[in-house]
Amino acid sequence: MVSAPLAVADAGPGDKERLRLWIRMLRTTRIVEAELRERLKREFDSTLPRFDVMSALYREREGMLMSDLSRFLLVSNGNVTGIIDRLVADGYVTRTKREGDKRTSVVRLTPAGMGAFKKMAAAHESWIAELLGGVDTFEVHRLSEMLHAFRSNWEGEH
Amino acid sequence: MVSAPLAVADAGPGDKERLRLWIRMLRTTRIVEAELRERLKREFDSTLPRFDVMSALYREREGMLMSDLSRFLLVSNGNVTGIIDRLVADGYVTRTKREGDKRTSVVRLTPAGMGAFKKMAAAHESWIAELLGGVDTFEVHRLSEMLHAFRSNWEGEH
DNA sequence: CCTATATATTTCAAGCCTAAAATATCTGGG
DNA sequence: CCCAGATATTTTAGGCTTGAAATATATAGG
Repeated sequence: MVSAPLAVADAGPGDKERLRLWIRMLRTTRIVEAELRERLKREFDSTLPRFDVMSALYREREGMLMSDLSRFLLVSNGNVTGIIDRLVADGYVTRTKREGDKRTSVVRLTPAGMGAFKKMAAAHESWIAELLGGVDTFEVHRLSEMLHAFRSNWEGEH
Repeated sequence: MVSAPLAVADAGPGDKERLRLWIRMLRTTRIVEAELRERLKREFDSTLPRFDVMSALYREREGMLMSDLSRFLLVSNGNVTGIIDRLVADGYVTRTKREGDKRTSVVRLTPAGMGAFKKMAAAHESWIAELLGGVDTFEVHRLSEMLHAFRSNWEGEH
């Protein structure tokens, strides 16, 4: 789902260029994402959202609240509920009610979840290395810093 | 849905950097996409997928086949069917059976669809100008060229 | 103590998305 | 002409996604 700048009214110089940049960024991430999704499905019978959740839980060994997860992953609460439901059903994750605050529950990776994640993470990293292999190492740094600056700037304002 | 490089086995130098770049790219596009989605919903009661489809049809005034659309937008056939169904129900798009090949139908924007799209496209371009306004004009060019090169390279191999 | 408001989570309806199966039609050899 | 394989599209099952409503619990002010 991505096209290119169109012949519509233009308000400022550089607007068209920014639009072009945005479209290219979107297209690039979609191409890479599609490839990752397909490989995760084929080789691990998993999905990108599951991978992202497991990745967050892997770094927070002590567990996270549902709201921590949705905030960190930039997705809605309701969304996380469904993904965790399925991970629990697969035995990769546990939900533990807390003494003290009965509204919340702590979500943690099980040993099986850890094992499954480690295998996927290794493959994932090598896939990215392969898929972005065409980008020069120097450029990788540069691009990375630019995106980091953009995001810091964004988050500073929101 | 995005995290950061993790402490897992590393195969080559630069792998971690490429992983970091990927994560940042994903996070950036998601932040911008979420903002666009929200604004399209709020101001035009529409969605990004609908916008993308209308955008493709706007540039192809004579219409497109369903398969053209799904190829161009990088989404599955079945997906396009549903989106077009809803656009037809809203009177923004028509499906015309073709003499000669009864399997295919040509999808076109109606005058109402054109009008609605032009309004959205103008707003969309200004939103992008605003959201990516923090990126220096020189950098915009540079980044855009890099992504273009990446994609050409990718498509050359696939 | 009680209640209004805030917080954490789940549920819900609707739309998006994919891969695979089902339909329908077309085309080229026999 | 016939039919096997190719092509175009829709349907289906299952998962992802959101925003809003529903539940449940917590907390602070009166």
